Amino acid sequence: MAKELKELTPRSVSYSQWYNDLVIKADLAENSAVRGCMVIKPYGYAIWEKMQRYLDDMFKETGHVNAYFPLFIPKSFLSKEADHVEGFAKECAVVTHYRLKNNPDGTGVVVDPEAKLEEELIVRPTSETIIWNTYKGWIQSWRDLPILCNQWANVVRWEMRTRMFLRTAEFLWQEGHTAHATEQEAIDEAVKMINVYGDFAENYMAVPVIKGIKSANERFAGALETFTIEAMMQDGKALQSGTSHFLGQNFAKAFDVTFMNKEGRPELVWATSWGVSTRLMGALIMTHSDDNGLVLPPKLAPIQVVIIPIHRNDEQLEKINERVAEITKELKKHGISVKYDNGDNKKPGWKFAEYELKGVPVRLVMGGRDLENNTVEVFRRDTLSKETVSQDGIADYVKDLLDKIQENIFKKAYDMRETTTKTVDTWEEFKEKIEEGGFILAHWDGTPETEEYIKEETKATIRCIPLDGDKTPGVCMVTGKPSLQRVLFARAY
RNA sequence: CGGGGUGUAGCGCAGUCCGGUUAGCGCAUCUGGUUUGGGACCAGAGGGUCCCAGGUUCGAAUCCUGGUACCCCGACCA
Repeated sequence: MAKELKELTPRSVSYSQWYNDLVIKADLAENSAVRGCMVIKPYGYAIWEKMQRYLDDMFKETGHVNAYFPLFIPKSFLSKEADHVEGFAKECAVVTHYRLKNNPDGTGVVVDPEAKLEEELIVRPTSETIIWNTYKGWIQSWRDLPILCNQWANVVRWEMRTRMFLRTAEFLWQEGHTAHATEQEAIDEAVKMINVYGDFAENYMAVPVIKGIKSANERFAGALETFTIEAMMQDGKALQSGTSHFLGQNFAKAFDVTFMNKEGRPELVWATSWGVSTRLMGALIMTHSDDNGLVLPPKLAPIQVVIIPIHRNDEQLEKINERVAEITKELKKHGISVKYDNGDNKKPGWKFAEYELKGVPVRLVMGGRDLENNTVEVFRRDTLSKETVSQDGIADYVKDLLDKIQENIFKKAYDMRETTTKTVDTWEEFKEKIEEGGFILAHWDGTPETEEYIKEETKATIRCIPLDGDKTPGVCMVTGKPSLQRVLFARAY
């Protein structure tokens, strides 16, 4: 009965309902008063902060630096690159005025028609244009290159329909924007960064991803090549989790950015951009969670270990407190983040359920029995199993267990993806298998028309042309024309 | 922009079809006590412009008209 409040909708009912429920009940985020926008709550933000920190370290290690560019982009900037503007025009928030005034009829404030901007400002949907306008002033000679900047920022894309973390009108992300002297260097950069993303997804988030190249239809507006990492969610839909674009000289042309090469001749600069967003939070949730709530990989869990006392009286609690303090100290020495919850306003059972819902990887329980026997009960979130172990060497034990959990949830997600990935050769089989969810590897003739046809018939899109794996040529399942390699299909978020 | 649904206590909901006591339930909150190895129990208390406006009526949460907000499904979407 008391369970009703926090009980999650079972995943069997509706995946999207379950997802929404989980995000709210695990205290990650909630919908805000502004349509399509989301409030990220402290617990959710703590996870994002950890992601940010690891990613930022990885960017620094690969030679990048952080900078910040304006939120507003003059409308004229956005229209300089034709494909780019076409890709974003339909979802831009536009600032037209700079002042309000009291409504003459006394009912609050109205936009002051006198304060109309000469040129409208676009709230950035992405920053290529403002950044390349800026880079123009930074680049004269080959000695100024490369520029390897990253920005942590918010962007706005006025989507008609939104879902927390997966698609919101405003979201947080990082966007790297680099400028290079040669085409090859820019391509190498784009590839390097998709590898950084892949590394982060798999080794920190424990989310297995497939790296590949986007088809022309799915390519970033203004890019020559888009690299992507694609993940598979538990409901059989794919999630694009990060992209890295080789932009060629498109933005250099649009913003007239040239440099003097070593031979003293002017040349257009080569560009890349790459980004991941709070959408990664969605990937994290939808990859690992179960009906008890969130399951967090130890590397990203704000609390890695929670300790809960079970006591009959204050005197016993005192003893437990003392013992736990020692254990906590030892765990912290091992770099493990610990929370000791000895509040007496909630019963142990309530706490168990609560920390499971929040995805805390390991729970230690100490009661009277453990005090006597020098033991502690260890519970792991990923398998929901518990065992009683000695307090001696507990920190080493827990550290090892956290590593095991990190590995195990990756393996679980990997196995799930592998068992739901199918290889098909005929169009009939494709239409049948796509209903089951998961990835499908099939041959495609490489034309946008065929891709469009497949999308219309099945709602499946080409997630990517995988970089690794089988490169055996074949024939397109729809048209029978030749195909260089199998490509990855799925229905996607 | 189309199709459907909802708006009642801090949260989640019942009541609306078929108008009629003092608008009810669970959770949360407060008080007191007993508890604590998987979401405790008992006793008591507080908390409401029933989304807004207008109409019908002796009487409206309930019926009618208009508005509004939110949610879901489509369309849209790196």
